[in-house]
Amino acid sequence: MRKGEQTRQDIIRKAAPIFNQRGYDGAALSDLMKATGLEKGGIYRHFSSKEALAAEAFDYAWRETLDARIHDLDTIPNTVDRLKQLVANFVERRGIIPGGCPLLNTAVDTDDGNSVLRERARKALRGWRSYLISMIRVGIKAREVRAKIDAKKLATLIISSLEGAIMVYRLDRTEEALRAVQAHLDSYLETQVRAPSK
Amino acid sequence: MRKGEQTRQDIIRKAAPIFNQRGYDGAALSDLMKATGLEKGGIYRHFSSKEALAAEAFDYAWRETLDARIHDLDTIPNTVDRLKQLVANFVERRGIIPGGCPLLNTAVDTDDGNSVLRERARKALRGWRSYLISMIRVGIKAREVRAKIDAKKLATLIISSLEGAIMVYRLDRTEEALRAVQAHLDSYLETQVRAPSK
DNA sequence: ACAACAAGAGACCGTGCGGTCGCATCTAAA
DNA sequence: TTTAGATGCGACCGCACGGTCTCTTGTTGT
Repeated sequence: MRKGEQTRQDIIRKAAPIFNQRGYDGAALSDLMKATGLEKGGIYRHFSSKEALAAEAFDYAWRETLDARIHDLDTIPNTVDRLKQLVANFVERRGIIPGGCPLLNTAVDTDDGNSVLRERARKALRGWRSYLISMIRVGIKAREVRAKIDAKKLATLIISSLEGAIMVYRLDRTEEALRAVQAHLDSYLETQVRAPSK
Repeated sequence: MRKGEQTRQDIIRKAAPIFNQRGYDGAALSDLMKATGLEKGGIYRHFSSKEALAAEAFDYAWRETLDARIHDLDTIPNTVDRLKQLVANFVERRGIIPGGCPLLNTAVDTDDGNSVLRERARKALRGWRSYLISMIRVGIKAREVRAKIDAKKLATLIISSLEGAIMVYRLDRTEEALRAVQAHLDSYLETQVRAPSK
């Protein structure tokens, strides 16, 4: 009973990069077999279908990715500094799971059909957005962030521009877009978001 | 001889949304057959492979998309106003080709393999970026845009944040991200990019 | 040590894929 | 109106896919 659970987690860990790199359709069972070192039957013992495995693999990939992005953030006292560090984490700690951002990939990959996987991606986006929003609201309450800042809009702006930069980065293999967006967000956070010191 | 060429263009036109919605692997020949009303042989008469058709379909889709985004821009005299209109076009005239932005879709879709299609996407990104850069540089020369603005960085910022917003829009089906990014870019263009009137 | 059962192997299945090709039909220049 | 070449049809091919199932092997509690 314990061996099985460990194998199961192993499959998820090994499958996640495959799905993230090749997409759901592009990730063949033969690829997953090679990556895990298991035969077909060994995989299907633990998952009812490819879709079920893909869903768990996405959850795992997103958990790892989000962890990297919010890593050590709670040690930073000021909210604006925390936001800046989050942006920096995003730019520097990308690629925890090979193949780029799982959220971006899965969002595009499941734009038609595949409701199961799509719902996971939706949930991931909502979670990330909520995390940012509440962080910003805490900042507003603490008078570190200007009161007129709309937490929802700022969270959405940060997510959108970072994800867009990842797409460009992935396509032209240059860090330019990531750096440009980071610089812009930093300056915006500093000059328009941070509450003026009294 | 003329009939053939017309059919060929027809296939491209009808195939473009299929590839854009389902991706390269996801677009089965049977889908293309249904969409075009042709049998397999009728399609392969005009294209040497599925990949060759996909490449032409992408070029078509991108041309249409870019056209919509830069539509009527040359009638606007001021560069900053032109940039703002470009952003507005992006937000409002999306969906010329069903399935979202072909550049975003193809970039993610071809992140592994498919070098032919990927090169088309790269070229599209370079072209769009160049278009924006030269537009901004014209603005700098005309003293409509502040001299200290880095044309490359601004172009990259606009592209990244708009494409990221499209991704979010596609995933959660809300215009929130598009509006948030538009509002932010507008305000940034107005306050930080537009040259102060003398 | 052994029994009971969990875990994994791998042959097998039906399906739908991209691609080919010989043939029928349509088009259009003369 | 003829006719040669352009156009389209659709049966056919081999292959790789996701998934199933039976049987062997490994694990673990007693």
